[in-house]
Amino acid sequence: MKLATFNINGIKARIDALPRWLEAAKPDAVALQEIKSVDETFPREVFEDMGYRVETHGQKGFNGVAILSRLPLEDIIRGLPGDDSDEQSRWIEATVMGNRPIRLCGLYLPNGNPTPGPKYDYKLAWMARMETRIHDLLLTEEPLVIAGDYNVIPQAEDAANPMAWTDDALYLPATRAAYRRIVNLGLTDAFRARNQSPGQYSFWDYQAGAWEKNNGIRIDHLLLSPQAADLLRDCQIDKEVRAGEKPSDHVPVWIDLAA
DNA sequence: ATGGCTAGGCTCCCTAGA
Repeated sequence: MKLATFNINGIKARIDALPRWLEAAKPDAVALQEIKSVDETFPREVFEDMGYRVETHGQKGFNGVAILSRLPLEDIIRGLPGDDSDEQSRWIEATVMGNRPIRLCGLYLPNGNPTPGPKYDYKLAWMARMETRIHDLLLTEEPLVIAGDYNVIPQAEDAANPMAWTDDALYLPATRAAYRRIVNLGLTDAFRARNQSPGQYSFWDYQAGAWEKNNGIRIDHLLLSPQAADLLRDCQIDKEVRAGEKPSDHVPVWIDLAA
C-alpha cells in the first residue's frame, strides 16, 4: 500500500499539478494539506473520475486538509480532538481499508510565526493536543500512519541553512522538544528509517531562488506506529515535482507498506 | 532576509505562509 502526504498550497492553483502527480505516482491514498477551500467548492469530481474517494475538512481561504483514497475509507474524523473551540481545519483521520486496514491521520500543523506570540502559543498547544490524540490511537495497537506538514525541522541536517532558522517557530528548541515528545511515544520517522543523508528536503520557498539553490527544509513527515513501521518497505520524497509547471512550494513524500 | 514569491479574499491592497 502506497500512502503519501502533499501540501498542495491551494487546490484551485494545483488543479493540473495534483492530477499529474497522482497519475504518475499512483498512491493508494494521499493526505492533502492547505486545500484553501471549503468542502462545498472542492473539485471532487476531478479526483472521483480518477478513481479516488474524496474526504475533505476545509475552511474558507486558508488551511484545510483532505484524504483522497482509491481504497474504501471508514471511521472518518474531522478536526483534532480535545478542543471544541478550535475553528481551524488542520486534522483528518480515516481507516484505509486495504488487505490490512491502516489508520491514516492527515495533519497541517500550525506554522507558529511570529515568535513569541499568540500564534506560537497556539502551535505548542496544538502539538500537546496532538500528542494526547496519538497516545490514545496507539492504545489500539493497530498500524497507524501520521502524515502531513508538521512545520517542524527536526534536526540541523534537515535544513540547508539551519542558522537561518534559529529563531523561527519551525526550529526553536521548544518546537523540536514538542515534536520529540510525540516521536518518543514510540513512532518512527519513515524517511529517516530509510535515508540518513543530509540535504533531503520537502519544501523550498518560492522566493529568492530557493529551489535553484537547493535552499530547502524537510518539514513534511510520515510518522509510523510500531505496527506500521514493521510493514515499511520504502519512503521517498518526490523532489522532481518542485521543478514541474506551477508547482506547490512543498513536494509529496510517500511510503510503501507491505499491507 | 530588513521576505526578493504565491495564493486567496472580493481587492485594485491586504493577510498569510515558512
